[in-house]
Amino acid sequence: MMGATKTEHFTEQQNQVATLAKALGHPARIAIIEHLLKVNECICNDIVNELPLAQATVSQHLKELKNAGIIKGNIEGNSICYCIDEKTFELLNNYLSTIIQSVQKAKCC
Amino acid sequence: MMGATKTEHFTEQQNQVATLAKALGHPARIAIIEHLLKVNECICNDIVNELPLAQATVSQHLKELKNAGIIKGNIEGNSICYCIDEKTFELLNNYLSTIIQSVQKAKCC
DNA sequence: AATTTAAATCGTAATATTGCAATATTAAAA
DNA sequence: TTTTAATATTGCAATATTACGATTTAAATT
Repeated sequence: MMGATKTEHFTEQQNQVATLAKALGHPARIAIIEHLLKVNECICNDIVNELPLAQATVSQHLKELKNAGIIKGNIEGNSICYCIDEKTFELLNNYLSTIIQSVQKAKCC
Repeated sequence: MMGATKTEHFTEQQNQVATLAKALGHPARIAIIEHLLKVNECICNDIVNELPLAQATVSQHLKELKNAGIIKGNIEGNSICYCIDEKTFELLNNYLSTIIQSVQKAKCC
């Protein structure tokens, strides 16, 4: 195992934050989040029509966001209703806010 | 060009946010940020001693954080002093805060 | 029952990331 | 000036990600 991330050497929190950040680390996934915000109640095939990506690709991106806990999906008939999971988002935001506060007090070289 | 991210289809802001998130999307880089916070004034070989990674690997992670604008490095003799760039961090935090506010108002399916 | 619609999964090619040993670079120290 | 110290770069192997066509799954519609 050479090119794999050595997650076992880092704390659970470090891995958690990294996982969340990584899930947001693609413009398509940011665009998905922004679309979900815009339409409020979440549609799914909409995202495929909105983005310049194939259905399979969008589905894959949704899966990653879901795995990270950033969005949730509810089955509604033959379609799936996706929406943002506030709790997870807040977690990341709180973490970053804490860092910001520490940084602002710090002197830099 | 098949497996490459189609950045040209997304807005500048979407790409910017994604780039920042991506840079934070590895536990080693989160650990580096946390160490920089702890020691305030930044040392560099310290990070190599702190993390369970080879010098070359740490150097690479530092480069990525620097490229994303998350940290800056100042030459000081034969060593380089790294520290967090507050401005960039704030950018990401502000973006996420805006999203949080929208989400909290939203009803979910 | 056959068709349509929505979404996931599979297979695969292209590309990117991770990690490290070895080497290079550069400045301080001896 | 040789040695040491700090860091970057190169080259490479292992692994992960991105993207998409084709296929599958499952529910709704005809």
